[in-house]
Amino acid sequence: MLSKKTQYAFHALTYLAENQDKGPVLISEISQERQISLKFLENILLELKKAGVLGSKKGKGGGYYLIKPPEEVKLAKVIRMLDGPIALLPCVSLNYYEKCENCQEEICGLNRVMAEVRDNTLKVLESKTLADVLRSSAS
Amino acid sequence: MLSKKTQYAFHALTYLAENQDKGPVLISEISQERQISLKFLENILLELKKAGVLGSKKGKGGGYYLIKPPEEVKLAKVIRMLDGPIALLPCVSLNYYEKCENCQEEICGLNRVMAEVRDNTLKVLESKTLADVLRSSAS
DNA sequence: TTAAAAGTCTACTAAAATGGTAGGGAATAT
DNA sequence: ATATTCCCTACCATTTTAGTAGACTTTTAA
Repeated sequence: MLSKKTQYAFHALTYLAENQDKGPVLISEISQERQISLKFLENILLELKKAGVLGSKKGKGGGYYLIKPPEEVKLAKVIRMLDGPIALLPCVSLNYYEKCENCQEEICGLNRVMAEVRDNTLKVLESKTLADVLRSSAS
Repeated sequence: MLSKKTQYAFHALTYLAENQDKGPVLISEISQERQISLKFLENILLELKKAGVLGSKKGKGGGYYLIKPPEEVKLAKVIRMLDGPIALLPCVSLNYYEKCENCQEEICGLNRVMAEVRDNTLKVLESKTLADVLRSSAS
């Protein structure tokens, strides 16, 4: 399951995407509109900034804003930034690979199946972007 | 990511599947062969028994054994038993559904995408079984 | 009928992750 | 200069994870 942190990040990102025209948006505004603890949200937005997804401006008229168009922000990237690996096992993770201690990957059947799961998951998360998740895009 | 518990469960289950002919297998044997803490493994096997996947026999000559052929033990079931939901959001979980507090599902774009992820994941985990994961089945 | 062998059960614990809070500091606009 | 806003470090409570301890029950077989 996605952590609250990641869920909140998506809420914040969609809010920013839906209000791109307004320029920088206050953390406090996002916090109120999307019902997220202010201080927790501060941390999250900062992480997103450091990861290169958001920009910010200090002082009056400041706030956070998307640095790229929503179509270029892949869901997989957001999840990895905040929650880490998407794969179900360390030994099939593309971005956070770790060797299994007690299985040889070449003959490990679980490995093969979990790699298949990973591919099926990424098929969606690497192709869908913030733009696919906006409220206004409801079908 | 799958918890250690679930990973160990798969190790134990495959060991049992590969040694079905031997009758009941000792916890201690599985523990040694697959390098899993004995007491921790006890808990896991007990859960698997309560969930109807394993049978057990006490006393000399006792141990644990598969109650169904490996082909009938779906990977999704094992994961759900020990780790809970497979979906990335509570509001798209088939077996552990919970309503989102701050989103309306009909118009929530994230909801739609995560349901798609879930379906892609389950396509594998509901069709693959223990039999697909055995060492001897390596291609 | 007793002892050994095995699983069963309850309870506990340490460490890590999660979700969140506090408060001051730094940059910026007016 | 000062109010505004994000930035940063540190902390905290709760839950989850991974594992351990030890007594108890059931079964087998001498």
